[in-house]
Amino acid sequence: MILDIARRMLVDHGYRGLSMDRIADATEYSKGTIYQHFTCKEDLVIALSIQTMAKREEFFKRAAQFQGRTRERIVAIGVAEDLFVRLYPHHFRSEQIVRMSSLSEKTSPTRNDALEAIERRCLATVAEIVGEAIAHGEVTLRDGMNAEDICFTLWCMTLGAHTLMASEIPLAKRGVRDASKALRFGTQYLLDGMGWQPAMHAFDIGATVARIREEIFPEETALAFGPRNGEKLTNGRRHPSMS
Amino acid sequence: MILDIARRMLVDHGYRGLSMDRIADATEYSKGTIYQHFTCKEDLVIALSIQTMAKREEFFKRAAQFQGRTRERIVAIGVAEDLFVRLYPHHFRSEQIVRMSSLSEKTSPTRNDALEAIERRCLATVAEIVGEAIAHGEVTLRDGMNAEDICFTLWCMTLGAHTLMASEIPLAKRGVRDASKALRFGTQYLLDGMGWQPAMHAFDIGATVARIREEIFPEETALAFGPRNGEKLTNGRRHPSMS
DNA sequence: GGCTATTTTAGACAGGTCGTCGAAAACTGA
DNA sequence: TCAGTTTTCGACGACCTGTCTAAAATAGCC
Repeated sequence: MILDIARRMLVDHGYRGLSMDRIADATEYSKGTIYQHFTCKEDLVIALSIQTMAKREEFFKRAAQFQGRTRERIVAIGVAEDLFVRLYPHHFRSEQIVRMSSLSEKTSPTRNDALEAIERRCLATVAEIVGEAIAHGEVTLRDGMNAEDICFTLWCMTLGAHTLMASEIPLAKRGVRDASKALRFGTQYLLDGMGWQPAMHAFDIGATVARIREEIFPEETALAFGPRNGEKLTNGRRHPSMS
Repeated sequence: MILDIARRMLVDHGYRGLSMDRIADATEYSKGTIYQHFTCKEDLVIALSIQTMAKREEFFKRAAQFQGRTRERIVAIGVAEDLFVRLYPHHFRSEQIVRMSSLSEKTSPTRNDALEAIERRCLATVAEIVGEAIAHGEVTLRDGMNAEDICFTLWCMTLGAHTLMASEIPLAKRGVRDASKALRFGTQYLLDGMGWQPAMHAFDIGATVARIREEIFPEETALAFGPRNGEKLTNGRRHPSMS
């Protein structure tokens, strides 16, 4: 309950507007009580992060189970992350705060470890798909890169994209009309560049995304885009010229 | 002078250790004087960001002038960013603070605009290379992407990578031994994936990087890696099998 | 019910920070 | 020497985090 109120406060008034006094006020408890649950303000923010990261982990785990080729399952992870960001837009703010003042002396190690563990499991979920792809010969390691390095590049791309999208930089005014689309294709280019089979133009990504949304994230898709599954996927070609 | 002291304070003691009182103390001025130069604490941090961003702009402009094919010039931008991050490691911290509490009511619009302008010029520098590559036919736009979208994907990748590297996440323990290397190759994969000529294996990237460092950033390279230009570039193959 | 022990809660308090403001000091120019 | 102007100063109010003791609520037992 405390976390729910704190989250709303963070979303509405930013980090500066998040004060322990005001939380105490809003929860009808007093400060002493709040501080019995959280060692400090950052600890509370970490607790918020843990909640959303747990959701992300769930999304990733579900996405990884999509029935399809490894490349499609990577796309599924992308869909999961996209939905996650849409449904929990405040997460990045919390994450930024955590990143900024973590290592922070006072935060309870228990929570810190918990957060780290979830993050690690998220990464492992992706690494597993990469490993499988390597085993199946759908991608081949080159240049001294390993599976984790591959994950890292994907991670960089999505993290960077969402950081920029969540920031106040007016991307549209910088000529980037549809950042989500750019991210989607950028990821595909990256996968193509590492030679991950099947190549981008060899399958219908739009159809795959639609299937993932229907089969794995029906409710989340409805929540994020409205019940009519409104977003139009501009995917270049919808009918692949090669099968 | 104020900024120099503030920067050192930020680097040494983090954002929490950066206090206006302590700055006043260290500068031998008083708080009132400090506040005549900066409207608030964030304004001061923005001023720090402007200084480093100006340096980044200079680096980018110089990199863009590298004599070579467009793809090599993109590599030059990568080298510039790499050196920039190495020489001004605190920049990301400031940037994060700015991002977090920007839009912030009180920061002087002058500085905000100045920072935005520099950032825009950095992006434009890259966009220009992309435009030239398109004009030369070294890369072809597909999937409804434009030059800015291409820049965006590159931006995402580097931003994400440096955010992760600057964070306290122990990448090495996550299996990412050399994040810089992973970023370097990830970028190449991305360029390959968009079909940017010449492809990665068709030229000696290591040699290009060495040339860029020698010709464009000799002093900066010495500062960042020591006078012996110590970093070994693990570039898969050093002697290209195809010319 | 009555009574004690334990847990939970409350909110005053100390320490610290940001940002303001009127007064003091320094400087300028004749 | 002196009036006008600019710069500097540091005390002050408001706020926020985190602590700590006293009061309230609860549980356990007869």
